[in-house]
Order: sequence, then structure tokens, then C-alpha cells
Amino acid sequence: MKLTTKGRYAVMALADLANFSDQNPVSLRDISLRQGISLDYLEQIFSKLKKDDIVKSIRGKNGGYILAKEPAQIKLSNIFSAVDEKVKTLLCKRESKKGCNSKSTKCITHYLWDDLEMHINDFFDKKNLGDLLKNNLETRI
Amino acid sequence: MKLTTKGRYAVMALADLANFSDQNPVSLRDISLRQGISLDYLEQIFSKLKKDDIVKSIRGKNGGYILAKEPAQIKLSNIFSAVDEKVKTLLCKRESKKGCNSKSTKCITHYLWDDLEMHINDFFDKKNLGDLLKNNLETRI
DNA sequence: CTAATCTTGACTATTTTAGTCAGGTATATA
DNA sequence: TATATACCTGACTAAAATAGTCAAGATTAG
Repeated sequence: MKLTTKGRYAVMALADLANFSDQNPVSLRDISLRQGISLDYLEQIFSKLKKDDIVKSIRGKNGGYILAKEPAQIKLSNIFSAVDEKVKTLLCKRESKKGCNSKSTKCITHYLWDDLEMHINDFFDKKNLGDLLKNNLETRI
Repeated sequence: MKLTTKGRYAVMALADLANFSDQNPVSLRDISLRQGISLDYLEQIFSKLKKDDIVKSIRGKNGGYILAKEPAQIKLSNIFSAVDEKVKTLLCKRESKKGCNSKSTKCITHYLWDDLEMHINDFFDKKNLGDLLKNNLETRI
């Protein structure tokens, strides 16, 4: 059970973006250098973040990206869903017939995984980018 | 971010085992049939569960497996660690130099992942096999 | 014009997952 | 003692997911 780099990098990059954008857009090149993430990979990630209205792009020279909303407005769950980082614990979904039928003991653990999923999603739903920056500031002083 | 089948199957199989063992050992063949998990795969899983003292084996005809402890004594975290289902959110560990140095903003999100890991591990630490059986009984009636 | 940027889509190496397969060894019971 | 039913072990492998790379283009400030 592990987080993919896509989700992790997305959050890192957005935190960096929020940190270093003082009115000016931040180029992916800069983020790439600071965070040690490949530029090409960042481009993939940001195209998804843009599609989900988490960042805005400014093209051309001196261009870059800016946050589309206030950091406090951007939940981690938004970021993860943008880059397709999903929490999956079950084979079987309640609606589907596949993998789970209520007659067998197959799904003796069904509610457990459901629970865990909710637990994790809750975590991501409660934290936003703003919390992250604040927290980071505090722990650094 | 997803749970592997190994962790899932381990919990399913142990729940089945607890459910169907009335003094007699339960054979993997039976579990395999009931839970729809390949016998060969179950053997891999149970050899790990045995190594970590979660089950005991009884060889020969009419043999099988039994729980090594009371269900309430078996935490899900024990089961997962036995089958190498780990929760990994970080590249960088606090002790290691790799992936994270405190001078850069690289680890602006470090504490977040640490937090999440603790959150999930906590979940597994609080639930035991006994809870699972009890819960399952209740929801089934 | 040209250098810096974003934009898009295809491609690929590596790793992980989810098993399979092929041989064992032990033991209850007939 | 023969045999069927288990457990036991380690090597092997197909498929999927991951983590990128690569190439070619479109925009725009200066």
C-alpha cells in the first residue's frame, strides 16, 4: 500500500508553487530544480492540475503557473483526484456483482476495507494546501 | 494507493479460518474453495503467517491450520506486517540522507506523509481479528 | 527574431503484483 | 505398509502499473 510519486509530486510541486509565487508565475523549470522532479514529468502532472482548475497557466516567456484558488481552498483530495491518485482497497464494489456476493463469506472483510477507505479519504478531505504551508512554517522556525 | 491482494487475502483467509475452525484444523483447500483464492497463493501467504506466529500448522492427513492466538489477540497490523503489506508514503526516511534534506523545500510535505502513515497504521493497530468476526456477525443478522 | 515557456501525445524501461508450477515432506487411517 | 491428504519450499512468469523519457509544436515577452 503505497502512495504513487504522481500524488506525492503534485502536492510537493503545489506547495513549492504557493511558496515561491509572489505575484509572478512560477516556471516548471524552477520547481523541477528546487524539488528534484523531472521537468517532463512535471508537465504531465500540471496538465492534469490545470484541467481540474487547481492551477492556471501563463504561456510564453516569463510564463509559468499560478494557483487558481487560495491555498486554503485547495483540498488534498482535490489534488489527488486531479492526478488520478485513488485509494483502492476493495475488488468488489457494493453496486457491482463482481468479486463479492453476499451469500458467501467472501466479503467478511468488506466493511473493513470500506472503513479504511473512508478513513483515508477523510484525511485528505480535511487537509488543504494552506494547512500545509502554515504547518511547514511552524515546524521550520 | 491501493491495498495488495496479499494483505487482503491474508485477512480474508484468517477470518474464514476463525469462522470455520471448531477445534479441528482447517485446510487451505477449504479456504481456497470458500474464498476463491488460489491454493498455491494461499500457501505462500500462510507460510508467512506461520513464520510470524499467527497460525500454527498441523501436517498430514486431516491436517490444516489453526490460529496461534485468540482472534482478539491478532491485530491487523500484525497480519499485514507478516505478509509484507507495508504502508509507504515517503521516499525519504528521517534517518536516511536520501530523498530529503532539511535545507531545501523538498520536504515541505514530509510531515504530511508521516502523518498519513501514522493515521493508517493506527487504524490497523486498533482493529483485531476478533472485532472483525463480531462485526460481521452483527451486520449479517 | 528568439529564447523561455507551456502543450500534447506517444513511447519505454523498470518494478511490482499476482499469481503458477514443480517438486518435495509429514502423517492419519485403512 | 500403502496411500491419500495435507503442508512446505523455492523458482519461475505473465500482466499491469509506475515512473518516467522523448519529440515536436504553440505562445509570447523582450
